[in-house]
Amino acid sequence: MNRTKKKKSTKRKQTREKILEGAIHVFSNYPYCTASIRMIGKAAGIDHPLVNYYFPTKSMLFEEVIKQVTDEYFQANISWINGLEQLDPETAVDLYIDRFFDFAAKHQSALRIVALNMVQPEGHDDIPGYEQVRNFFAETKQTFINAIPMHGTADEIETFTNVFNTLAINYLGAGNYHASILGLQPGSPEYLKWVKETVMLVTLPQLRKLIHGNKQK
Amino acid sequence: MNRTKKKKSTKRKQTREKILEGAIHVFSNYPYCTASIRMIGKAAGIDHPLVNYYFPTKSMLFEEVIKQVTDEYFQANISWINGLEQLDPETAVDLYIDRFFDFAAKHQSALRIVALNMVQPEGHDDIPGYEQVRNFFAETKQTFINAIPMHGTADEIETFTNVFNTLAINYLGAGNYHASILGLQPGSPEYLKWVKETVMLVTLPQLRKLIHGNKQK
DNA sequence: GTTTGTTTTTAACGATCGTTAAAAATAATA
DNA sequence: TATTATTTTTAACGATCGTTAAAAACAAAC
Repeated sequence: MNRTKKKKSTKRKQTREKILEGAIHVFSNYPYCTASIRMIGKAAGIDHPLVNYYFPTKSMLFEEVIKQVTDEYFQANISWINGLEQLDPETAVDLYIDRFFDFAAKHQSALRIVALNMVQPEGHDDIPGYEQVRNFFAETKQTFINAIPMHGTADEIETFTNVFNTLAINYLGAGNYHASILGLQPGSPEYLKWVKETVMLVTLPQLRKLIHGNKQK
Repeated sequence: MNRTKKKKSTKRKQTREKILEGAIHVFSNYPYCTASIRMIGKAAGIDHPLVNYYFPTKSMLFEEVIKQVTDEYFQANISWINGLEQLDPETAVDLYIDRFFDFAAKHQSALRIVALNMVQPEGHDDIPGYEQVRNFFAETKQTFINAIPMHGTADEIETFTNVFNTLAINYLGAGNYHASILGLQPGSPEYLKWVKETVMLVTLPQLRKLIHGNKQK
């Protein structure tokens, strides 16, 4: 009896999961309005009205997609912090940032969805879930601050984390664009190496100041 | 006789110009696929099939829009370089960057169009004019290099100009997003001040090295 | 004033869109 | 096995899309 009940629940979950995966894929490649339910149905291997059976509106589907990819991100974020407090600050930073970029390189959906949807017209209704698009940025900054003890004014910390985050979203979320300009293959080890080195080279002086505070002044 | 001919030519130019202005406005607010001919017609104050009379396809209109906004940018760029060679390097840099940000703040169409359209799916046809979206980035970097004599390896120069450009496109092209996260008004003097200071603070150490070469080592 | 050329407006096409409703298929229950 | 519940598929709706064609309006030429 329990097995039978589980079977139905499993089938329902499987279909829902298939739709979500298809939707994540499509919403990671097209801005909200361009991504269509028919595209998502095709990506999920189902007929498109079935999307409406499981997610009554496109809005609700998009919001669920954003929630899922950003939750995944923040769960991973928590795990990167593990073990850092036993290390000296510079080693901790190196390790955290290595973990950050490794994960981001392999899970680009969140960054791509943000990069695809961040620019919205003034004076019009935001796309559904836009608050989450915005919060992703703010919360990613905050987790950096939680992970790395920094000594500086709030403005200094804001500047650093803002720039770091902006570069990461751009070089990884819009990786195809930047890689093609550089003549590299998007997602290739060479490109990812370039991203990490570039971001670190430019942000490192400021980051060093924040790690050590005014000790060096 | 010549005046009559001029009058017709003027009327045609005026309508064409009105359509282009409407198109620039709409393409600066929506990604290519979302921006519709009906929106553009409305923004230009005409009936939408008239857009097709002056620009046979949406593609051709978009390409003309991109060409116009980026040409405007590069013409302005040339003017910012004037007078720099008589100044010492640091003053020249300050002046150039002031001019850069002042212009960019007042003419955001190019940056917004780039930010709205840079992420494109792999393995599908690019949107029309995508080569120009890409070239804008490359050429903006190049004009920086032309304006400011820098001493470093090609990689170092690439890193700096790439990061500088990425931050500018983001903070100005996606200014609404970033301003709202910071709790500032987009386009306000406070926000523009924040942008300039943030970009300069983070890129300045690297820029100083490039201006002075290895003299300080 | 009439004819010709150009521009603008109106109407409509075929296509895709998100969504709904109903039929069909499948699964669960008695 | 029959009935009920759930899921999937099919068909279609009203809406918008880029575009085309034709009518109307305007302008220029004779």
